[in-house]
Amino acid sequence: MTSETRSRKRDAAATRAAILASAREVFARSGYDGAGLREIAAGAGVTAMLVRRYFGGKEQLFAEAIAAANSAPIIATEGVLKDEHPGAAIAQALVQITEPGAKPLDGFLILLNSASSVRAAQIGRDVIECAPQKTVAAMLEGENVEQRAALILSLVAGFQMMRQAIGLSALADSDPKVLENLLTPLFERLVKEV
Amino acid sequence: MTSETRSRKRDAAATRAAILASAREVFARSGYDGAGLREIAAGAGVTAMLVRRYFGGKEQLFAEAIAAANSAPIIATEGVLKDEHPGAAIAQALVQITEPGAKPLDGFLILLNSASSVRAAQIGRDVIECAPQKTVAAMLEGENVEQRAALILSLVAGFQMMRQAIGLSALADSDPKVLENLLTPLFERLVKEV
DNA sequence: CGGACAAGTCTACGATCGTAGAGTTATAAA
DNA sequence: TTTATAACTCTACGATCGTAGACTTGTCCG
Repeated sequence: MTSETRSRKRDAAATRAAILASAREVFARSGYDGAGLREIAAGAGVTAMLVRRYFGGKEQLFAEAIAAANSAPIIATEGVLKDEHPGAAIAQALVQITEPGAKPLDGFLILLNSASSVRAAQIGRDVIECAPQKTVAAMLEGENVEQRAALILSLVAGFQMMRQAIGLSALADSDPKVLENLLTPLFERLVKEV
Repeated sequence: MTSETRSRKRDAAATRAAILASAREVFARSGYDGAGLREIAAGAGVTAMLVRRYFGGKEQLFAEAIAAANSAPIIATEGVLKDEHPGAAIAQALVQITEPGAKPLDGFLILLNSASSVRAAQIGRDVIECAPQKTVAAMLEGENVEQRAALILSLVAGFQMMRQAIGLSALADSDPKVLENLLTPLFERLVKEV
């Protein structure tokens, strides 16, 4: 349903990519257990059996989908931490990314909605531990960089969850500037630290 | 499986309570979609059909379970905000409650694991909006109390998610004191504000 | 002691899930 | 144009889901 589900000549690579894109969408919307292979396949304009043929099974498809979704990280960390005022930069980026109308990031939604599946949660842990946390931690200085990186991610994830997934009105309907001003000193503190 | 699934005489009230307790457990572990009526019933030592008989259906059972689980709030807010150093008190309570060995709070887990279900998420929003946020907001002073209350909950929820649900090692394996010291100024800022 | 009514179970339905292998069709080289 | 092969679909299995009404059994009052 993403772009061109219609009229795709028998092109294995393109079909595979279309299935993966559809999987990202459906996994993000319904989580690992809630997503059906038939629904994913329909989104790519094929049948469920082709999915199995290309990816081997649901687990492998999920692993590839979550890896792909995570290539666009939970929060765009490039540069934002090197900013002159990193706290403000993170706050602004976070508020902007999660604005009520915007589409939530697949990577986060897949993790959130798949939390109930033991297998999916395990994959999720590996993904978070490897990619975003290491990235953030590498850019910090001082003591307890790993803990501070994890807390930055906690705040980012918690804010996303409350604002987008739950739709908490105090966050969804508020002036972005107010939220930015409240978040900035928190991130500032975590980035710079004593 | 909680306590006494064996040898309970034909007592409607006790059976109903046992089913509700089992439902809390299973919903917390597997989420709305992942939980099966048969599994819930087995945990209470009855059959699935009795669940339907007492609660009418899965949705009603879920609504009652989430309401019951939320009577023990996501974070114990009583008193903690009136502490002399509320930021430190919240941080300490949060770190203590989420210590790796401890059992996560049902209320939070049910919400987290049921996020993929549209219907369940709607119930979750109402629960969060009504109970914890209003409680926290009522105890704050100054400007933007609702936004600040929502951000406190965001940080609490994000920390719980990363530490317990995901099991992020930087949070799960770290010295509690370090985490407390990092969290304290964040909560302090949100509680007191400018 | 014995019936009445609540408490609880049995069997089964239709739907949907992931998976499976055999079958069909379009494409590209000869 | 013929043909080989990759691309793709069809039909179906076994399991599990929520739901449903008929059935059985334990408990308490008279």
